[in-house]
Amino acid sequence: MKDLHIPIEIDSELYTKNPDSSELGKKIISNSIELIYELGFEQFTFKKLGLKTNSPESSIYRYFNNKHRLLIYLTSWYWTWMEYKLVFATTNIESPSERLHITLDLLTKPVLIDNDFSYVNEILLSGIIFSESIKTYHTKNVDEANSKGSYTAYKTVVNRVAQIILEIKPSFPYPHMLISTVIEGAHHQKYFSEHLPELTDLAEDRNAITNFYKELVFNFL
Amino acid sequence: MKDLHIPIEIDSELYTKNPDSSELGKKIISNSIELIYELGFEQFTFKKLGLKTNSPESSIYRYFNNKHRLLIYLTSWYWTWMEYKLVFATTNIESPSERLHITLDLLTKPVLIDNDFSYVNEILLSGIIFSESIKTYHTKNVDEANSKGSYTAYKTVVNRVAQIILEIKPSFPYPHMLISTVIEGAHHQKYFSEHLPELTDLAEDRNAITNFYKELVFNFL
DNA sequence: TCATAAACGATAGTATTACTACTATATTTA
DNA sequence: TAAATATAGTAGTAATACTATCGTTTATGA
Repeated sequence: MKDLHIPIEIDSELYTKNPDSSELGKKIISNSIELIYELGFEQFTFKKLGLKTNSPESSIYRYFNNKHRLLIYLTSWYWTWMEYKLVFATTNIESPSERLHITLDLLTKPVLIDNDFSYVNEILLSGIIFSESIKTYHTKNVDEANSKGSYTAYKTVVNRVAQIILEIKPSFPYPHMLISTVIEGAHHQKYFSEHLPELTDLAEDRNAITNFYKELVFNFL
Repeated sequence: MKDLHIPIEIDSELYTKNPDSSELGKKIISNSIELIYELGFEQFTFKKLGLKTNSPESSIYRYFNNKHRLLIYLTSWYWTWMEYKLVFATTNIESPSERLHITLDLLTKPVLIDNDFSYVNEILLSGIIFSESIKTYHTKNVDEANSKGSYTAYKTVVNRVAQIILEIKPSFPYPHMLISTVIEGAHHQKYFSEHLPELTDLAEDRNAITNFYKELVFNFL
């Protein structure tokens, strides 16, 4: 995986102009990741992004109609990339339960290593996903965004993991609920640990969140 | 509970002027609940609220500095009220496991009956909590809001339920994580069921979410 | 009952945000 | 070398999120 260059392709419905097709487009992506990470999504504006990239605001609008679309693009990129990681990390492993362990590690821990195979900083992007990705679907126009495929990459990942769960326990009635609960829960708990620790039980243990969700899942199966 | 009039008191840090102290204040609360329910929090503005209440925007600013503060007020009201409900519903019940069952019912199901003891429509408010309450803490100024006690009522509820869990299994290391996962998870799954059903496993069963989280919890304990 | 404060209405104004439109120029590429 | 394509640059608009000021009514308590 480390030395593999994987081209991440994003559905053309999710941008106005493909940012991967030009220099400015790539600068928009890499700078937006830094800026959203730094400011949070609310404070992030195309004007500020324009200043950072030394390009006028209007040029950015040629790639994305608005900042919400850009966030959807980034999350789609992340989940597409995450699916590759999951496939590579679990391929050739016989035991479904071991595959589930590996998967839960990948899904519940923020990324710490940037594989550096593109203009995307995966560490910062992972941070954005953990703290901002709910904002992609918690919006008035979820349904329209959904019909355009905005959440397809995420659903694909959830579905893939649900299949592993069904391998372990074919009669299990809630595979999708369980895995979406774990993913969203891990994001929440990470956020809580930093801002509202009373809602968690985290000692110094770096892996507490992962351990918690692994126990939760395997106890349920 | 039905005929009991409980005065819900909200910490004075959470408003500029107490909406419970005047007619306009009460109108602001009841109208804002209707309007946020109807429009979603993003589309909701003080200008629109002013039109609905037949009061100028500036009068609303006397009660709340901005719409985010108003949302925090509403969620605090909800969790304070929910705590009363939990206490009344579980008092005098010997078995901690039965108390936990009752509690999980209350926490994972949207409110369907408005007890009508105040100017607050609890059905609509519950809807707002399920779909908008994450926005109270997913913001750049969480830490400042937290220091002002914006999330105290929520934490109190989580803590109360955590105590029930510890009665059942005193050695359980994750009581707060488990209960905050359940509350946020139930909100999410409700939202998913309406907008992104591929992330859930809901048949026609009205109680699927509640059943799922009850099984999840009791399997873990 | 009279002074005073509290509550609210009404109007105006500002900075920022989220765009849209249009023109000019530089660079590919066919 | 003409025509696309890509980007820069400028301007302008409507809505949002406030802030400020002033006048009138209503309540209250000394």
